[in-house]
Amino acid sequence: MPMARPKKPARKPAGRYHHGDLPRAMLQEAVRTIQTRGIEALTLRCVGERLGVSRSALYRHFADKQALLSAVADEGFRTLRDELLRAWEDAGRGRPGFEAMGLAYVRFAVAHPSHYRVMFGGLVPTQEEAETTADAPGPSAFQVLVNAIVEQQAAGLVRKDDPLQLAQFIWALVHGVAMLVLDGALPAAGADALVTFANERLRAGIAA
Amino acid sequence: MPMARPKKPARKPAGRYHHGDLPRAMLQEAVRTIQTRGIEALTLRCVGERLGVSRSALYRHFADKQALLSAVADEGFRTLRDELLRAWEDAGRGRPGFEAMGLAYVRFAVAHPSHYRVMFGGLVPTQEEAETTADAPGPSAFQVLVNAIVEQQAAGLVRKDDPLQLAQFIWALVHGVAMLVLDGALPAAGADALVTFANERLRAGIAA
DNA sequence: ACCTGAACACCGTTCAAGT
DNA sequence: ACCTGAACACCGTTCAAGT
Repeated sequence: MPMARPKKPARKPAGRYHHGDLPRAMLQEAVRTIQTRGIEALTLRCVGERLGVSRSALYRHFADKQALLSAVADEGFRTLRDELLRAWEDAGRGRPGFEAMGLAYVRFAVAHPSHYRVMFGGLVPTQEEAETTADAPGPSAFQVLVNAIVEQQAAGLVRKDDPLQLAQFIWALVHGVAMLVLDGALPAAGADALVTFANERLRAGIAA
Repeated sequence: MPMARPKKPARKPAGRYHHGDLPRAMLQEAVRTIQTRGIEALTLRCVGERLGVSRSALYRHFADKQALLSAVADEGFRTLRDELLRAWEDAGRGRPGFEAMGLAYVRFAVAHPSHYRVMFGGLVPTQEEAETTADAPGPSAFQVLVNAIVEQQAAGLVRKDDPLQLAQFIWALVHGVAMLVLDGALPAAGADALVTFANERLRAGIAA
């Protein structure tokens, strides 16, 4: 029996223990589960099983289920910010850009209903530290809106109220539309029509 | 041993078994728990314990936890409708009445945050039967808003768009404001200020 | 008709112990 | 440093059995 091929490499058992990046894998699996089977279906046990890892192992990377949900919410806010920004710029900023932003917002919520609910469902405690978190994913997405407003004010397109209050007002509007659609309060097919209507009335309300 | 006083009444053991109205008691206890300790704290076991009844007994009156939550949501919609209607009438209808309605809506949400979340958090499947449910608590609250809009249109206060679409637009706005406050996106103290601002801009957007 | 007691399958979380 | 196995306390739900 010459040269028995060793079953395990001498130094490390196949690159760490099980995964190259377990935290990242956990986050992806959580998002996937939420998207395909809803929030109720997300259990740590199931995540561990799918990843071929003991469930206790997960606690090495996230303090608890809350922390994992927080990460899911953050990921959602980053994606949302990116899509808002792209819609705004692709439509050439200004008034058409702003309308595209509103539509993109609602479409994000409709495309990822459960993910959106994790972001706003009260499951994750928002605003832990009120300071120094201006670059956190949530505030960052909000900032895109504020910037668009300020720019339109400078261009004489929007009345010169406090940009922050204007942004809160508008965020509330699109958020409300998104939630009504998610709750089935109006047929999902009517969502775009409502956004169009809302864009008209909103413009009439905030024009300079 | 003459005339031994019977320990139990001959006919019925102290008025039914344990409660005069267990379903009602369950609903009240559920609302109370949600209001004081949050949604997470609501468990059927705990409800049964507080009511001095076995937990299996609860299933005689509500099919499952979902059904109890549905009842909680309905109760919330009825209360909300009543408060909207009262605000509208107490403020003398018309424009001041409408503004009072908006304020009352947001204040209801702020006063009962967890209850409000049960109504809109996606925990209870809305719009089961799309028909014949116009008198269900949810649609009924919505109808108060629609009526107020139609009345203002007739009085020449609001532009004559489709009242339903106008109502959806406005509901989305107040709902969004409420959610932002509940999520702590803006300080609860600033809620009234935002509502005032929103009322102004909204009026500018929908005036006839 | 209404309720109890015990059981089942499932959670999140912890902790000693392994490599 | 990272992971496992077994355990703990807690759920919702069911069901035979009691009155």
